[in-house]
Amino acid sequence: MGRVSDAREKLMSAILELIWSGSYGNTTIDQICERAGVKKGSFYYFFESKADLAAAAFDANWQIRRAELDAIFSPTVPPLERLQKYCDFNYRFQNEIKSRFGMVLGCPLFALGAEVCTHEDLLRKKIQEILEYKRKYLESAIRDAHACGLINAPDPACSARMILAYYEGILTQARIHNSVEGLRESAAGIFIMLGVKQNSAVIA
Amino acid sequence: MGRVSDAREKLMSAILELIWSGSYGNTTIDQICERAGVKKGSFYYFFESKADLAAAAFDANWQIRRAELDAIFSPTVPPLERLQKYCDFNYRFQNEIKSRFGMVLGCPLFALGAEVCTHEDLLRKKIQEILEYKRKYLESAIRDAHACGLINAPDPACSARMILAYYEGILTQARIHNSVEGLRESAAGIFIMLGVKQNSAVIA
DNA sequence: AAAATAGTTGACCATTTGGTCGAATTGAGC
DNA sequence: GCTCAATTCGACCAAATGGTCAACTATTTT
Repeated sequence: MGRVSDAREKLMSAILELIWSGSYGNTTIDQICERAGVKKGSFYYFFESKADLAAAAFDANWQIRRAELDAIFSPTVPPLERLQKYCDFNYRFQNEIKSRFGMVLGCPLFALGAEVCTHEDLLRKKIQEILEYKRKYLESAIRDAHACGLINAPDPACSARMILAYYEGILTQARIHNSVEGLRESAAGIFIMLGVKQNSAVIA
Repeated sequence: MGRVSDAREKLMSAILELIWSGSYGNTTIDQICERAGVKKGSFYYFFESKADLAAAAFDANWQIRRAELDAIFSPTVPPLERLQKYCDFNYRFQNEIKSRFGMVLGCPLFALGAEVCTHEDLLRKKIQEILEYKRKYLESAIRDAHACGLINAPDPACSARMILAYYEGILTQARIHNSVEGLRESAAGIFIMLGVKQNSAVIA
C-alpha cells in the first residue's frame, strides 16, 4: 500500500558514481540528490546519512558484482584460467569505465577504504567485508591450483592476501596515473607471484 | 627584515597529520589552522588553498623521506638487502605510527592519491612525481640484483612497477584493516615476485 | 470511495566553511 | 630607538552544507 518509489535505487547509483569519479569527502548530499533527481527530504526519508547510503550502495553493488565473479570463478573452470579471466574482465571493465567517465577509476572499494577507514566505522566494516569476499574467490582458485599441482601454495589464504594486495595496488595505480596500461598484463604478475610452473598451459 | 615565522611549517605538519589520520576531503582549513595554532588570515598569507598547502607539505615531507631512502637504498648495500631493509623500515615505521596515532595509517601518499587524483590536478601531479621517485629506488635495486645474477629481471622498470603496486597495496590493506600483520613478512612476497633464487643469501 | 499508508516537496534553519580585509604587531637591520 | 617589511589578528561576509518539518500527493487496500 501507499505509493512506490525508485528513489532509493536512484540515490544509490548516484552516490556510487560520485564517489567513484570523485571521492567520498568531496561528495555532498545536495550533489547526490541533484544527480539522483531526488529532493533532500526524500533522501532523509530513506537514509540516515551519507555513510548510511554509501554502505547500502556498496552492498547493493556488490550483489551484482558477486554474480559476475561467481561466473568467472566457477569451480568448473580450471583454476589458473579463473585468474586469467578475472584479470581480463577487469581490464575490459576499466576500459569501459574510461570511455564512459573519461578517466580510469580503479577499484572504488579500495579507494573508498583508504579514504574513510579511519573515521567512518560503518563503511570500514562494509568494505572489509566485501574485500574479504574478493579474497575468498582468489583463495579457492589458488587452493585448487595447488591441488592440481599447477603451483606451490601451501597457504592459499596467505597467497590470496598477497595477490589481492597486488591487484588492488595495480588498480589504484591505474586510477592515480589514469592509465589502463598496468592492467593489460596483470595476470602475468599474478602468475609470477604464484610461481606458476612454466610448462603448465594456463588457457585450457 | 620584518619578523620571521614558523607558521608555514606548522601548517604543513598540521595538514599532513590530518590528512594522514583522516582524509583530505574531511579536513577543513579551520581544522588545519586550529591544529597548527595559526589564524586563518595567516593561512591565506602563506598559501593559496588547501591543495596548495597539501602539495607543499607532501613535498617538504618527501625531502625528509628521501634522505632515509637514500641510506636504505645505498648502492653500497647488496641489492636484495636494500629491499629487505626497506620492508623492515616500513614495518617499524607503521608500528611507530600505530603507537603514536592509535591506528595503522599506511602510505599517506597512496591513500591521498586514490582520493584526490580525479579532481585535484596539482596534487595528482605531485603524488605521481613522488611515487615515481619511490619506483626508481626499487628499480635500481632490482637492476643491480639482476646484474649480480641474484634474480632474473630483464625489465627492471616493469618489475619495479609491480613491486611498488604490491607494496602500496599491502600498506593500504594495513590501513584499511588497521593491522601491521601483513607488513611483517612483506619482503618475502617481494622476493617471490622477483623470483629470488633459493640459495642466494639475502642478508649478506 | 474512504482510509490508510508510502513517498514527495519546498520552504526553512543553524552551522560550517572558504575566503577577505584593514588595522595592529613584531622583529630585523640600520 | 627608528623604520619598514613581514606577519598576525579578528572581525566580517557570502555561500554551501547538513538537517528538519508540516503539508501535500499518489497508490494500494478494504
